[in-house]
Amino acid sequence: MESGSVLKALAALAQATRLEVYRLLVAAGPEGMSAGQLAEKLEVAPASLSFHFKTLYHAGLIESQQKGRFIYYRANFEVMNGMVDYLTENCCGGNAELCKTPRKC
Amino acid sequence: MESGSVLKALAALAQATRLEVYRLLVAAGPEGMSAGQLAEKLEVAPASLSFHFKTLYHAGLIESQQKGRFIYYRANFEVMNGMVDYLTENCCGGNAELCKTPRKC
DNA sequence: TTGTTATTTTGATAATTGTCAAAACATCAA
DNA sequence: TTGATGTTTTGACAATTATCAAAATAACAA
Repeated sequence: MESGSVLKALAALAQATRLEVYRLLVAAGPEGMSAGQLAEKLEVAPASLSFHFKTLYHAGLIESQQKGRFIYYRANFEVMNGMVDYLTENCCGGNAELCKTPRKC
Repeated sequence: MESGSVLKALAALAQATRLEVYRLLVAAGPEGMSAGQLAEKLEVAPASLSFHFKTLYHAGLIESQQKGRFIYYRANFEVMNGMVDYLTENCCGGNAELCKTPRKC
């Protein structure tokens, strides 16, 4: 993953409302949640959420699918994983044995 | 880690200059680099870097140590790891077997 | 002390961002 | 078609941010 994409993903998540949206979608799983469900749960104006969806979408962090009148959003883990890889690259200056935080998704 | 700290860390890294600073410090290891070395390497005015150091520092992502007239900065991995944990929490909706990206450090 | 070097603070400016009401658009049902 | 519902776009406003020159602060050397 290149620096520009990582920056976009970080910027997208570096905002309270969007971070909550993303976490709700992560928790919701593959089914996702509709725009309206998210707006109600977060108590944010639909117009504001729409604005944030765009940011998350352009960063590749979420995907959308139309279902009748509803639009369902779901998280896409790939970009987040790429972002994490980028951040942890060279972690501990290459001395992996210094790192005590093994992680599995 | 709580949402407020995660947001601060994300916001701190969501900026080109600061992301580069952080990655240089990650690569530099425990010795770190002086403010001047970073300013030269990144071709950014010292005043601008100073501004960014503050942001990274208040997010807990870097630490500083005075050495004579120089100030050495180094990365602190704890906050980044906490941030990653927060983002990957509930990843795959609890179905860990869906995740193919084991990660270490 | 005086001068030099390394860094930070201040102050000003331009650009970006988050918010929501109102209007527009899209989908369905009758 | 008409009306109702779900979502997005538009437009306006306030707040935040990134930048750097100039001035201030801090540490050393002579």
